[in-house]
Amino acid sequence: MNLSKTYEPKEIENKWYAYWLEKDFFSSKPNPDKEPYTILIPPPNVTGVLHMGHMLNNTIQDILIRKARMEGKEACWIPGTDHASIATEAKVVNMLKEKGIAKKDISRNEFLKYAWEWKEKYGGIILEQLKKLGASCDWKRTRFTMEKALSEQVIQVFVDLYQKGYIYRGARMINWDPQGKTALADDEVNHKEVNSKLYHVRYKIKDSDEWITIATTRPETILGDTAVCVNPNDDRYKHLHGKTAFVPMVNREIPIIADEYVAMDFGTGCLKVTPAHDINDYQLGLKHNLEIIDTINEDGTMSQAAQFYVGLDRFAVRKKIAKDLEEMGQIVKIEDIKNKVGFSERTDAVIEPKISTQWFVSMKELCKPALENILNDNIQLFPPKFKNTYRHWMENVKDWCISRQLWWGQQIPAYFLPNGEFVVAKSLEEAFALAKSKDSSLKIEDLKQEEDVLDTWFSSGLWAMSVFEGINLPDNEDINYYYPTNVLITAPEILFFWVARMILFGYEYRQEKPFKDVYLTGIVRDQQGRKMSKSLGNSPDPLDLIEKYSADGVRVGMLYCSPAGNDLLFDEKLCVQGRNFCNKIWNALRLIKGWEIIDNQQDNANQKAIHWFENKFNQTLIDIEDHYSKYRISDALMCVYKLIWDDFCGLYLEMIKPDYEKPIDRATFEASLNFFERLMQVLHPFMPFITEEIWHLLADRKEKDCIIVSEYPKAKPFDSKILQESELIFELISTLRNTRNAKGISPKTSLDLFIKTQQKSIYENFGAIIRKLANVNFSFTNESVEKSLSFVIKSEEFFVPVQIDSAEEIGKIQKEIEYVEGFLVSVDKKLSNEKFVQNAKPEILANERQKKADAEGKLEALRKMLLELA
RNA sequence: GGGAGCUUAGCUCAGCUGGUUCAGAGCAUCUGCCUUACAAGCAGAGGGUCAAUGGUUCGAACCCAUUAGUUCCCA
Repeated sequence: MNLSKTYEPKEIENKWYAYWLEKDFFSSKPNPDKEPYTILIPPPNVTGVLHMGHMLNNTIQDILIRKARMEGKEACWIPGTDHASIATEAKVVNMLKEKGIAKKDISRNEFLKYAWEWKEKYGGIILEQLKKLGASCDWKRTRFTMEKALSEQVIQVFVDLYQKGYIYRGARMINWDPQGKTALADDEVNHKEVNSKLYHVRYKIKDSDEWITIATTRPETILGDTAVCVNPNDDRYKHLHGKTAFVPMVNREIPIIADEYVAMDFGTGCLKVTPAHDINDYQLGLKHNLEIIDTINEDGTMSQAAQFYVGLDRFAVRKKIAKDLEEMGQIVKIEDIKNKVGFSERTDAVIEPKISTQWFVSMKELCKPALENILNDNIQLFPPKFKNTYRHWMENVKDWCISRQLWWGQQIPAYFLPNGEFVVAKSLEEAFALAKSKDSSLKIEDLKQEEDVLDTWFSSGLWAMSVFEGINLPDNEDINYYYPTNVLITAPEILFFWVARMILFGYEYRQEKPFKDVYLTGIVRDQQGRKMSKSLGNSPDPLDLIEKYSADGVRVGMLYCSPAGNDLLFDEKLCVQGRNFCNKIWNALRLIKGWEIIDNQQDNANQKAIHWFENKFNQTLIDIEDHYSKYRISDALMCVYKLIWDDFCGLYLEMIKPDYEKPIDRATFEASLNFFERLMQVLHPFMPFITEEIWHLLADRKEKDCIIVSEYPKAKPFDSKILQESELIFELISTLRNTRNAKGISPKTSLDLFIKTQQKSIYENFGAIIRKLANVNFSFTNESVEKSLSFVIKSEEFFVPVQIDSAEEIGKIQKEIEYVEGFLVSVDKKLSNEKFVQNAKPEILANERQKKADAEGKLEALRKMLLELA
């Protein structure tokens, strides 16, 4: 076989992905004989393209699902996409604009036709890109949140929640996005600090020469003022309680009210109250029964009610009114301040608080099980630090505004009667039946369906059930088998948007959690710690990375730096490391495949090497398993990495490697192939492609004998004695190599080594390995060897007869003696401390005594050595 | 303004119930090697007041308190 000198991933990756698909290895169906292992993909937006966050997230999902599959579980990874109301609608509106079509000129149905076309064209991009990464999703189960079956379930849930009294319609102060022209839920608003101006404006008091000065950052809302408010404890304004003042320009007479809400030390201590355009003012308005004057239109321009500046944009008016008030002599001063302003998560427009009639879900009751089952660890968060945040949010939850003034999404199934009443039902026909019981003279055409659609999170909140049609067909085979799923892997940013809502819906509709574990990944950041985003342009294109470093290399590169829940600073160098790892593995294969095999007796050295590696392998496998069980995925990878690179390539292969152009015995060769196979299996979840390729190069395989469906190695008990002994040997080898380095002796020059020891058998057992890895000939001695370089490991003494600078050696040994003496003092201190001896656990005490004995042995050896040198 | 988290080597992070020779890993750096699998490699080395202060304890990177810096969430 002719293997290239470096690993060439491109064709190999394409080949194996196609092969896996062809053999249908990714697909799953309920199998009562197997334990299910299910992961739901967090459905990416149909508007998106693959970014680094997806890469990380989906790599982790693929690792877990591949491992479960190899462990003989019925592994099922459900892919799909999310319809993303606001973002998609914005894209479609823009696309139409480019075609010269305005949304307002076409019907809802026409618009939806364009939207579906757009979705068909671009909606699957991310899923296609995931295939390049190696994602082993069950593609036949691909779902979309707006497809028929899922939408039906959304509607069913809406009707049900309405009937149970959880959904209501009401006028509330909501977050209005004047650009998207829709209401937003509280958590879709980002608060950012911005530079603003604080305008001090004076209002004339009625029947007095006095003025009262208010401070505001939003002078354009003055036209909607319906009160001025002061703190009742503020002596400056006590005499004004109960009086009235005039709003500038519109000259409306408004009351001066007192409320402790007002901060005396902010601005002038005097607040203008605009109940229609500020959430706090709205609350004040309710309390003090104030008039509400809505002066701003849906698009952010001034309304007729404002009387001035009608039709002008709110920000233009802010500048203009400031100037006009100035000219009228009503501006006292203007300060620069910083304040927090809400921005739309989707469009980044400044949010306009607005009174509006919307649909809400009453959250208090629904949230109870969702909170409780996180607090009692029935559902576990990884890392658990997010429990606090989760709790805080759930305990202070507010009702959820679920209506959106958009067309792309599930239209709310509420139907209005001509008299303004409404009925809620799954279909027009059912609604009509309900409506007729209210008014028998109604005709079906009289009913008019609510225009608004539901918040996208309402449908994605059902994802864990709706993908299995668990709501409309609650007893079907899939939902009974796959639900609850095993683990959800997602970003902490959407813990509430999505995770909490899936949990609450899960308990409401199946009385059961949607998943057992939630693994929260970090946010991928660039080297400066900035979040990677399209607008900053600081994100590498994942597909370019794959092209450059291979999918395996990029997967590994991402994981090297991503402990659970911590943000990761991504660096392309990590992918280089991943690529280098591929190459290392590839070259190990080249080495083994290059050997000529001979049916000879296996020598001792090789037996020992095999025995050692077998034990090392099993020990590491247990560590790896432990890491997996705690979702320490990057730690698990690091273990595999070191097992392959350091232990297998660095030590094992060096131990058994025959001399140049010499053959290897068959038993050793076959043991090595077997190790290689098992290593590839353990590595497969992380690096699926190269491991599959090597699996097939190591042996002739039947059609379906692929690593992806092979049986994951099980850890066997290991012999810790041989591992301990080997540590001593490796330390010896390392010290000898170090000595060469320090003395500038070539590795090719063979050295003599004398060992003074009580346990000769260890060295005899590992003899051939020592000779090979350190290029020494060793023999035992009872006496110190003069004119030698000498050193101590544990209490064992070693002598290498080479030219030495005895002063230097004496210095070194003295330094070591000092260190061991210091150490001994600290151990003795503990052991002579009665309280320690009384309180410490027995094993710790025994340990300390062992430490003391070891140190004394070593010290004795070192002192003797010093004497002989002097 | 309220809450939560974080601070360990140049960088990114482990360090689990306070107790091994406990101060670790990977990367980066430095030194020496183009040794017949691999220079995308091999053999080595250096590098830290565990944010600061105080406390609890026989014993603290770990527990408690305070402070500083920093990040996130909520208003």
